[in-house]
Amino acid sequence: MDRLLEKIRVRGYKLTPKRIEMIRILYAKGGHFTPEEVCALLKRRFKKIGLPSVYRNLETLAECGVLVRIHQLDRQRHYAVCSHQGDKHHHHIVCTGCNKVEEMSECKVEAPKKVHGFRVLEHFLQFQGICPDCEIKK
Amino acid sequence: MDRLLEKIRVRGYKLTPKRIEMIRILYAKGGHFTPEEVCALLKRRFKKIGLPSVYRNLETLAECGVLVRIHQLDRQRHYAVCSHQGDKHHHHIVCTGCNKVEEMSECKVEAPKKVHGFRVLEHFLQFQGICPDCEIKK
DNA sequence: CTATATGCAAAAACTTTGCATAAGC
DNA sequence: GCTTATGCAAAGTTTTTGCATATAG
Repeated sequence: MDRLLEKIRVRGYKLTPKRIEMIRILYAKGGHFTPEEVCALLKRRFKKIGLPSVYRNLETLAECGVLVRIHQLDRQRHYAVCSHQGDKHHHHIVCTGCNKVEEMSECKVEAPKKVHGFRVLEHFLQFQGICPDCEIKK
Repeated sequence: MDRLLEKIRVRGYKLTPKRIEMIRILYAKGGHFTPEEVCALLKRRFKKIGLPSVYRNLETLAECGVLVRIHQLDRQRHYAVCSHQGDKHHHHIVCTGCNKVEEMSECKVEAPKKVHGFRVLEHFLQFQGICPDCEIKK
């Protein structure tokens, strides 16, 4: 958690109570959330909190590498905490039952240098699955 | 191309001129396009064509497996033709220069059965790169 | 002929912007 | 004290819905 806060400070962004709480909540819940959901969760602790701040902060924190955007098929944004050590390139697995997000230790994609003549620069990979807790509940 | 149209017929959807033209255009252009862009392209050939139809058809065609959604960082939807033989699981590479999309022959992700205790069900992978044409232009 | 598709208008959903005030460093 | 962050109101974008009419099979 402190490591995450450090990432923000390093970039010259301020450690405001709301930013800290956002991280704390997402970290504690362990899942991915839409701006709307994050805002609702924050309203429990702060009387005054608006969607614009939430949007801005989610974006800022993602830029700092504290959050990641999770791709879902709906039309909303989803963010989860990304607490991976040392900023190593890695991917995430998302539980289709409870939306829990776990970080995978390392990237095992054999990214070819060339595909169909394309020079490959990056890739995005995301896994979906059922987490142990949801497995039991079924 | 005929194979693509067959996929639509099989599911009981109608082969309307606009659907056919949408596929033809995306196929000919070879890239990914937003609903707005598709609509603009269709307007050249059809006087009356509205965004709602385009949205509906893009979704229908994606459901038929004729189009795929391409993930981009902006907030719009992007679709490309997916003409892969036999519906085999595969991934795409997108040119960051011209948005060209190519299908990769087969999926080489070693999808583990279990990750962090999660039972892995699916994965989504997308590559970004520079296509041969854009490589030359630079 | 019947079920699906379409155009258009309108609404809904989601996201961003502007600006005055507040607060972290 | 200076710069970044926030609240609120308002606007901007993107996407969906409803319904009457048109059209593919």
